[in-house]
Amino acid sequence: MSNTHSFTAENYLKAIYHLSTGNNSVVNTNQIAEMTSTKAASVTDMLKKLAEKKLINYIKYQGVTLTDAGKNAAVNIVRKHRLWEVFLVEKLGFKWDEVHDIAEELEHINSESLINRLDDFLENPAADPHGDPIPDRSGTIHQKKLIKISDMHQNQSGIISGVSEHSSVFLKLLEKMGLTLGAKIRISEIIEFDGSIMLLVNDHADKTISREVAKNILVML
Amino acid sequence: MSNTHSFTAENYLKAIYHLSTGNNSVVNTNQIAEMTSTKAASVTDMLKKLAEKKLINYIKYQGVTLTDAGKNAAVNIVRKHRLWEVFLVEKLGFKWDEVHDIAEELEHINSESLINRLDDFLENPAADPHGDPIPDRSGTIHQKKLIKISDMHQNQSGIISGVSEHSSVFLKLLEKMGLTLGAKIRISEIIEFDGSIMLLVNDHADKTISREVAKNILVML
DNA sequence: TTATTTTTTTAGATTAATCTAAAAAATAAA
DNA sequence: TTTATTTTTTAGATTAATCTAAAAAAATAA
Repeated sequence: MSNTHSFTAENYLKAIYHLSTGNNSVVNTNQIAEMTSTKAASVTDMLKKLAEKKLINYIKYQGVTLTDAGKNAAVNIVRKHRLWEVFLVEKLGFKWDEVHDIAEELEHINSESLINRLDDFLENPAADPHGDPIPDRSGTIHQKKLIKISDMHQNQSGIISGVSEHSSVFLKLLEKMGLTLGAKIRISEIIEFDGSIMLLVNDHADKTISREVAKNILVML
Repeated sequence: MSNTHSFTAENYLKAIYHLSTGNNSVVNTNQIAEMTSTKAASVTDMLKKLAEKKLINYIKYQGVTLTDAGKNAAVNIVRKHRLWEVFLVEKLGFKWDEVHDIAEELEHINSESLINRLDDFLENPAADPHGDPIPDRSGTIHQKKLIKISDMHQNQSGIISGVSEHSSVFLKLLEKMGLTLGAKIRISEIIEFDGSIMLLVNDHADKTISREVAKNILVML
């Protein structure tokens, strides 16, 4: 269980993990370079090292997948990241758009007892401030079924429970419109012209959001 | 104010800071090598870089002192270390002998708002779990006057308020003997033979400690 | 004050992570 | 199925932090 991976290797594993969602289980060099803000040549070098450590399955020119060990390591980093985000928002009073970069640093602190105690201190939260599920200490992720607002139909209602875009500009916009986690919404109209959506937020007056915004808000029905 | 110093440079600054206590304001290469667990040659290399960045005053063969900028950086790391230690003990329930290594990692997280919010969350503690003073956000250290038990005389009493040895074995020993921060002690006898000391702890039965132990416990009269 | 010892620095390598530019492989287009 | 394009890898450098061994300076002892 000893986490002897470097800060840097951890970032690559995390990138591979986030890129291998659902259908796309195999990840390419360029995607990783993009996500880690490095160049393809640097990625190739690191892939060799990660393969050496049996954290990824790597075949030249064919892309990579995580091994069980690699997936464990990645999930553990995600767990740490999300728990720290909860801490920053719930205990220190940061806004949900301010915590990503700090959690990005905190996620590399290596202490299993620290993170498990933090988990308990926060009362074992199920999700981070953006609604993303927090893996439990065994690495299991309990993901609730959420749908995009853009996939809802007229008169359907639900509770905002997540976002799929984490940029500060986007989160601040949602904040301003009252579209925060826990808000109850109901689709009042879908505009035919451009697909923008009118909705009631917490039974208050209609607000209109673009299709682009609607695609990035996740709702529990 | 931007903390763009590497993890490693920060550790050297911290080492120099801790070595330049009171009388010994000039610090030597070998002392730094010892404290950072590196070799003298590595220290020399780093000293050149720190001098380049105006964080230390360095003259070949003569040792180093911190510049104001270097001292600020060092004090800031100490502030972060001690605040995190308070967090670990007060909020997460760690013992005072368990927090050093974790704080050693946490102290390198760079976010001024994080540390100031943490400070407030902890209600601006004056000292860490070992009694060491926590620099305030301006960098000022309010150090209480403390004396070693080994410097006390018979019948004198005081409150244990700090330790000058932070090893786990030592702290566990104190824990076991009830010699923890806040305990009230009274010197009942100083044994002539070997200088060991008998004392009352919180008005309970006499305990005896060696001179060596007594030298490392600090008391407020 | 000269000789010896200790401390510090320099010289030259090593390792990890990165880069650019060029070569090789895979994919897409004609 | 050739040709062109894109993706990926290799080759060769660079930077930061470290090391060992040897040289230089400073401190200590004879």
